[in-house]
Amino acid sequence: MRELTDRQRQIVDHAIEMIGEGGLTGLTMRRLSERLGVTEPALYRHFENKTAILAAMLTVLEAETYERLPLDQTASPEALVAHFDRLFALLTERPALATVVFLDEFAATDPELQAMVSELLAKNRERLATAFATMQARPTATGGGATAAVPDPDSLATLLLGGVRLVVREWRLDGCRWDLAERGRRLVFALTTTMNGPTGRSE
Amino acid sequence: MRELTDRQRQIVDHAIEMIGEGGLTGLTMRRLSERLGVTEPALYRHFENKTAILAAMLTVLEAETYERLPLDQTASPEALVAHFDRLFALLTERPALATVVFLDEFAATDPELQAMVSELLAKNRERLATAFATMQARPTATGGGATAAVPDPDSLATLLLGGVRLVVREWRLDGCRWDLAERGRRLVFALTTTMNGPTGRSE
Amino acid sequence: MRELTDRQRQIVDHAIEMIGEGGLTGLTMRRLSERLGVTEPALYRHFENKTAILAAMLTVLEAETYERLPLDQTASPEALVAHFDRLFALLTERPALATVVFLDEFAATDPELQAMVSELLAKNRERLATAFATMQARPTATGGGATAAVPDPDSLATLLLGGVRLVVREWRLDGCRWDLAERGRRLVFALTTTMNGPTGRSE
Amino acid sequence: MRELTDRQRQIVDHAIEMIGEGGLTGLTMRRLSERLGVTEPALYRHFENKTAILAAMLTVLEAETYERLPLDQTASPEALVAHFDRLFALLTERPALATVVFLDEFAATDPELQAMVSELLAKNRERLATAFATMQARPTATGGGATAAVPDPDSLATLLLGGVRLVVREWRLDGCRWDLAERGRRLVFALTTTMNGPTGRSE
DNA sequence: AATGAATGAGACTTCATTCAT
DNA sequence: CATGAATGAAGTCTCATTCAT
Repeated sequence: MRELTDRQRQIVDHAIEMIGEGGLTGLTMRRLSERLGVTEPALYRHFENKTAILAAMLTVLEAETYERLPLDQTASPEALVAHFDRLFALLTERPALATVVFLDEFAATDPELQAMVSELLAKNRERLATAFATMQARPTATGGGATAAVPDPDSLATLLLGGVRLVVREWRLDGCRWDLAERGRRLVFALTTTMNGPTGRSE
Repeated sequence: MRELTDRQRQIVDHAIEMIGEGGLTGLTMRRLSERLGVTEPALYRHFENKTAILAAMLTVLEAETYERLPLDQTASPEALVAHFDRLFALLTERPALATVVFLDEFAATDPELQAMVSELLAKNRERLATAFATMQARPTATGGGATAAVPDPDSLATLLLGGVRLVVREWRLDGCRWDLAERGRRLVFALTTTMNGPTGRSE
Repeated sequence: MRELTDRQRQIVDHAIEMIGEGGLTGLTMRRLSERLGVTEPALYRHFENKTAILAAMLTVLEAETYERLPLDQTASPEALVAHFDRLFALLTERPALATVVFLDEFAATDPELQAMVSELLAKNRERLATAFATMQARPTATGGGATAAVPDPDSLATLLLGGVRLVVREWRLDGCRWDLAERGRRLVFALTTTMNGPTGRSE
Repeated sequence: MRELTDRQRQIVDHAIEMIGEGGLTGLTMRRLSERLGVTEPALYRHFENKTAILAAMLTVLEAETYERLPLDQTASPEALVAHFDRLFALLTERPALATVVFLDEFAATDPELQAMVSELLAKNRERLATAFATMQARPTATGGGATAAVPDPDSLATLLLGGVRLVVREWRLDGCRWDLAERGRRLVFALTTTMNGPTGRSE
């Protein structure tokens, strides 16, 4: 099931939207079919399972969302900020996509998806960790020789990813009423700032 | 429903355990009653609702867990580390309590709980934020006068809390097979280190 | 689930009746509940599964039907005839019980029942085989010394049991319109007659 | 629908195989079409109904199986044994054909097939009965004049057919793990032996 | 304080079949 | 000759909840 048919794509899109609105619980085959204007059995022409739909959804979300948010070579604090700026803008524009931030909620429900989700989560964290490692390897402008207590990139990635997740979650809990982009930017800023040292920057 | 009766407390305890094992989906009135060795209607003698049980659970979790994890007076990096050390030890010993870290997942299911959960989440973050603010206010040894680009305490709290959540989540997804305490400590360390570390280095 | 409650017994009785009328396909939880004047979920208070109902049914059918049809010590041709006379009478009176003769049809549908059914079938055949063995061991009145080509009791049991099954089946296929007792008696007679030898008897 | 087209024949063949594997329940239009590498509607080009497929199947099975198993001229015990030897060999080689032995199980599901099945079953029994009658009519070597208690051929046929069915059924329930030919031969032997055996002995 | 029995709503899924193309 | 898309009916089962006792 590498390539989705048009109809499959349609189904997945609606599924994303519905989960965005009512959580995983809000996505039932009945409601999904109603939203598509067909009966339930029709869905089973296109996907074997509800699980298959969710799996396709994960794939799509990863491809669409995270591949539209490249995070590569540069690996500068500014690149990080820009990266998450794009993410926050995307979520603000299409809040249902916030689902992607909480992929892991699926795990509890469907063990078949657990592996997929774990892998996705790990992949994202590793991408970030790699970026941090690159940034640490490169000599900073203020570059002191003492590299003593350098924080491990993995932890930094976890902090940032976790922080972003939490902010997005609170934003959704509050009904998306406040400015995610602004709050998010402050968050990313906080981490990158501390990394380079507040005093190091302030001079 | 300020004070819980013994039976109510029993019910809530089992509910916590069950959610710890199978997520919110794993908690059904049927299974809960079976676990208690009674029939379902018996539960309705003690709680009006399933929602009421969850609400009581939130209260208990907050009181019990966070009162056992004080975070106040000192507000030093060491105090922070100690605080989270205690948390990780507690979770390792009784993994079901990890639920407390994901309280917010309830929100999607039951809108009645949404307010409670939002409040709890905010409260936790504020406690942390206050600690960070205190730490920043206190003149450091190296004490630079330039406080220009100091990261806001709220963001720091979000980063830390979010990072902790993410670590715990991965730990659970991996079946609690690795050493949460060690990994968690590195995480907390990463944040507190960066906060002070570069300052020391930049001279 | 050794002892059935009254309600369970009621359910099983109706289930037997329904299978008698429409075959295993004719037994659905919906129709069963309707016949009992309740809704479907009510059934699940009393049995965990549809399979559990069928399993209980097998137990009941074996207990009720075959223990009401003892086949023991005597083991004479006359006892055999009498035994099956009772069986045919029972089936004529309550045709739904004919189900018991075709227990094995369950096997294809539900693998969980396969063991039960195989065991039951084997048990019945062995009871018959034992009876035949006893009859062969006992010296016949005409008693020739030559025991050369004596047929094995197991095969005799299989022939009789199989023959009875087939007769009952045809009877049901024909809408129970002809006299099962008469036709059945001729069948049993045919086997017991041949066993002692047509000429041996005719003298 | 006297003559089947190639495609129809293909469909029927696969249907036989599928019923052989999973019983009548195992034969669905969906799975049948998948097996043939086409979609479901394609089947409806060739057969009006699922029932039509089953009907065609019955015809084919009768023609194919029973014309490969002639039972006529001689009508001696030896001919009987040979006949069933061929049957058991055929079933061992192609177990799916065992279906033919249980054609009657279809009746419950589809009333339209009931007549066909009844007829087939009766036909088989009559062929056997005729053989038995012929055998009885022919003067035996020992030829006693007393034909008084001679078992009726119809019952003998029912016993043999029923016994064979039962043996085959148990063989399938046991996963075709034991030697059907050997066990079957003993069965047929048991009936023919008793028929003539005691006669020889009684002198 | 608890039980036995039941319910309405709704979950996912399968089946034989049809229709336009 | 075949497909893609869909359907109505029905299947088993689960859930939170209620009511009389």
